[in-house]
Amino acid sequence: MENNLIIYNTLSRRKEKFEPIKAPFVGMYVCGPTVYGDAHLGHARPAITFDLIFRYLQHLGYKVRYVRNITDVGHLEADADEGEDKIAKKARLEQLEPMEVVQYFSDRYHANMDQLNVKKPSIEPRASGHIIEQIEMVKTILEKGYAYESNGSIYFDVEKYNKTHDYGKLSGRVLDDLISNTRELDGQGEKKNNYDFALWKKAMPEHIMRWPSPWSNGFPGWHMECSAMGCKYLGEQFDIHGGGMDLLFPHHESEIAQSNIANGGDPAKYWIHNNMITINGQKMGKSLNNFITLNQFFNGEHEALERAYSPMTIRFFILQAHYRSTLDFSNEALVAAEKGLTKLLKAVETINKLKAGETSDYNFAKLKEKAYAALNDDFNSPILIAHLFEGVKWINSVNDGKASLKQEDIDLLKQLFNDFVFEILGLKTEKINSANDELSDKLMEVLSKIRKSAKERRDWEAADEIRNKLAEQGIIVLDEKDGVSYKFKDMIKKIFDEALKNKE
RNA sequence: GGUCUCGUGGCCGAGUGGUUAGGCAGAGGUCUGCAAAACCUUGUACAGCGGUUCGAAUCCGCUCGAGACCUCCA
Repeated sequence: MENNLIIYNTLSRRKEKFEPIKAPFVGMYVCGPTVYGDAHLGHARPAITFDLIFRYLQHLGYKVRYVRNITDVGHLEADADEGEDKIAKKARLEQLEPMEVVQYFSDRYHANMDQLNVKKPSIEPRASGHIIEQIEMVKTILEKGYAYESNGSIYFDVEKYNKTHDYGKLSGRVLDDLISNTRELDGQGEKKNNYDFALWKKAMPEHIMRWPSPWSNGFPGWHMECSAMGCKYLGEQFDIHGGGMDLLFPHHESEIAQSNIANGGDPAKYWIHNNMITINGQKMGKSLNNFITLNQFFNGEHEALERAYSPMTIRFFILQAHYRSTLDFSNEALVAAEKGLTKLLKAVETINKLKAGETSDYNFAKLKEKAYAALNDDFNSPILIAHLFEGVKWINSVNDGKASLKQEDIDLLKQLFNDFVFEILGLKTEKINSANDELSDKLMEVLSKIRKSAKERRDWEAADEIRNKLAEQGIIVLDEKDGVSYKFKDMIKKIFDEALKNKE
């Protein structure tokens, strides 16, 4: 399959031509969320980044199998006590079965993804459903002599691995540097070297989530799940492995090590990492406790938020920055994104109203080329959006009668915007007028008519009274060039509240 | 402390040896009974100091500042 797609590969630290292992098939694995809390803005970044990649690869004609896991086991608590599993901890605190916690937050995560118009991955495996595969992989690594048992736990022998392989090739680390820099963790005493990582952990008595294994009752280590599930669904080597930059080390580095021993090679050809979202210049994250959940964005209920922002505003905000740059959150930036998005979507609607002329003042074939070139250069969505705004300018000019386009160019334009705005960027028009509210539409129609005739009589008092009284009810009337429209104040919050109510 | 990244106009954010990024805000205008909205026009920025070059915001060095990873993290 022909393409000019260039991808920045973290592994080589340079942009490389994208050549799938087995075109037209593409396998892509992305590290998904650990479901012990609501998704926050940071979670939206990889979801949207890889959604864009998923959509674009499909648009190019690839048959993509996109695997994004749900982590519901195996992540240890760093601080304090005994290295308790995050989900188990949450379950204990809330007096719930761990799987209840997992189910609850998975559902909420999926609801958020739908709101953000993130396509479902092809497969969404859970770590807890793949304990057997993980145990098998640990066995293989043991058999090959690159892991050792210690007090019921199995650790990966990093030092031995590093003699024949390069532990640090992805993250750019040197093993010698790691020796002096690894912090003391639970179970450190069981390891040969403190940079060795666990493949299987024996469960302490207080652990509720545990499975039998040849070595102990316990649970798989931090990095096993992605290796095991990636291999199961995408094969020993697949095309793209993605995730947040914060997963580079030790998570992805260790995945590479495990796979090299178990399968004799790197798991993925291209490694793609999205950067972080910052708040006041600092990473937004659970550990820093400075995160804002997606639900909070949608209902505006967070002290850092001046008001609510719609899911598409969040999506557009994220797409306006390149995925490898940090992106700083602020109310001002979100308002800017919201307005820009409105302008773009409004222009898309305007295309349908354009009247064809005899000649064309603009060559949209060129714009199309530029749009593809932008995405082909490591999925540069901000550049793509800038080009689209060039198109917006022309759409408006033609609509104002200041420029002319032939019908074929209008058709091309329509196709172009449909492909890039909706299909690839995954944006959609959010209903501003209340969904399912036929009655208010009818009432508004009546009021609009009365107001219109008042205006025709030049009875400004009556016309203004209608407008003002409606404004008191939170309904904003707008006299537009070709008619009247109305919208609700706090519409985003209203839609969100309604959606929640319907779910319950 | 180690490894690495970044520093762009009021804000967000691309780009990168010589050509307009784009969006938002601001200013001016068009439209309009008024208001709002919408649309059009408008900005000449690249932390500081040196160096390389015909030419650097873009390459190199230093200084200052910010951040990430080294521990679960998107």
